[in-house]
Amino acid sequence: MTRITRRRSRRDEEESETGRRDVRKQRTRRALLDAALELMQGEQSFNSISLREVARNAGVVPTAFYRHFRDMDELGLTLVEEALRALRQMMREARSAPLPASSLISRSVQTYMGYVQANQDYFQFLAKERFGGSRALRLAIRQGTALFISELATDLARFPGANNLSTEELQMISSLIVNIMIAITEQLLDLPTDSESEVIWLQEQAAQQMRLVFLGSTQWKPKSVRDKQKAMTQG
Amino acid sequence: MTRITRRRSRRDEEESETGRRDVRKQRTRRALLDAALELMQGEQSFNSISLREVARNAGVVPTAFYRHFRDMDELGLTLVEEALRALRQMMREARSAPLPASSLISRSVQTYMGYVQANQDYFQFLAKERFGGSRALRLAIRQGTALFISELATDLARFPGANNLSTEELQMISSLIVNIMIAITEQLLDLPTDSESEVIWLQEQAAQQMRLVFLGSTQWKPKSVRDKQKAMTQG
DNA sequence: GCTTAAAGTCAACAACTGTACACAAAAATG
DNA sequence: CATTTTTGTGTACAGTTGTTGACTTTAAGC
Repeated sequence: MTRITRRRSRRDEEESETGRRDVRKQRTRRALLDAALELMQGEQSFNSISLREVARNAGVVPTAFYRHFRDMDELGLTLVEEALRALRQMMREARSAPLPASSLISRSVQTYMGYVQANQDYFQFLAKERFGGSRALRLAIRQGTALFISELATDLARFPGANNLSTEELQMISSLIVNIMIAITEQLLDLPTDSESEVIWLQEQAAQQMRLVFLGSTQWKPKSVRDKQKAMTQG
Repeated sequence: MTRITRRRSRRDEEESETGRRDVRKQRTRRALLDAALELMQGEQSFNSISLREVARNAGVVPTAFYRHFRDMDELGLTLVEEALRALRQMMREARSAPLPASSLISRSVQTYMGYVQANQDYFQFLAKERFGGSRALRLAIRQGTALFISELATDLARFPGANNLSTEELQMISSLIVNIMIAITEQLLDLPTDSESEVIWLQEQAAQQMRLVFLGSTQWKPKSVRDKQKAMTQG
């Protein structure tokens, strides 16, 4: 006698099957989104997971999916939106409670990495789809990071010592810093869990690289100046 | 009356269906690899393309696939190997014919980007699977880039002005430079074809960022020195 | 030249996919 | 209360997938 045990689904974890209509809807919508995120924690990439898989993992019949999203692409875009919104919020908080000037860099790196670990699933998704995904997803993510870079640039502009840097140069520098953060994020996500020492090593690595960048910025001479110097030494 | 026109396949492009056994085998093996690469030029990621798709695109019946690879994973690993081998070769050539010291950076960036454009398919594959792929693929790619970083570090060590930098610091710096290259590669691959001005902009951006890094390196004080300075100003 | 082993073909399978449609339950609305 | 709308279920269908086993063809080895 074979007893069929239904897979414990995301929706079952919540208490009730009923309730006001909109909250009910929101609940399974969330279940679908979370199911997709969870499926991507493994080896799968977004366009290799199926609508049916998501529905199954969310504890819902496949056709119910269509009550919430037109297709998987729409769900994907929603995930990007959510992930980027979370990132923006982190930045806003960081701005409102500025760190002490001493060891500013390593502290920032530390808090950022903590945030990444706390939101592993979202960042896993972003990292994978930043290049693997459809053109639409890539574009959305790229737009988000571009915004991120710009905001960082305006923050940097307020620093003492950034006076003689043009807007373009500030953008160049902050894109470099964001590069560092992305690289660190990706390495962090690929670490086996509970490898504390590696995390610390990553922190140091990132902090050093940023220090190096800031050191370079203080010495930076805009192109116009360099050209003048060249002309003088030649003449 | 419907006329079935067989899709013009990769193998059909070659002239003959016969020949010595091993060359014949090599030919369809290549066809399979190329077919996979071609399929990845679009929106697909590696684990979203099917064995049958690859076989079809290679002009071969699905079961013939198994004469060459155990499964798709094995084909994937082969592609990584090939891509990394190509990269290593480029580096070797670059080393054997060193560039003039003047405008060394921008020239290096230029040749590298040319190389990426010439081997679009491989780099597209690497970029996508660097995070999207299976653990095995990711590991292989990561190992390759690690090697790349190390080689770059030993090259940097030969530069004048790198005397007071430790091995770890050189590694840190070259990983930063590789970060820049990776970021540039990804942006380059996502550009619409024949957008020459954007390519030039990317070149400038990368060159500037590297210049900044080198500027920073010249000013870099190892941690031990910084600690001593701190102690002196405090005491 | 006959045999053997390799490279590729063909047909078939069970499993899975996205989606369409008719239906059930239950909350919202009157 | 009765009616309508919304949310989720069940069934069904046509396509695609990975893999099997038995076959043809053809180069290699004796």
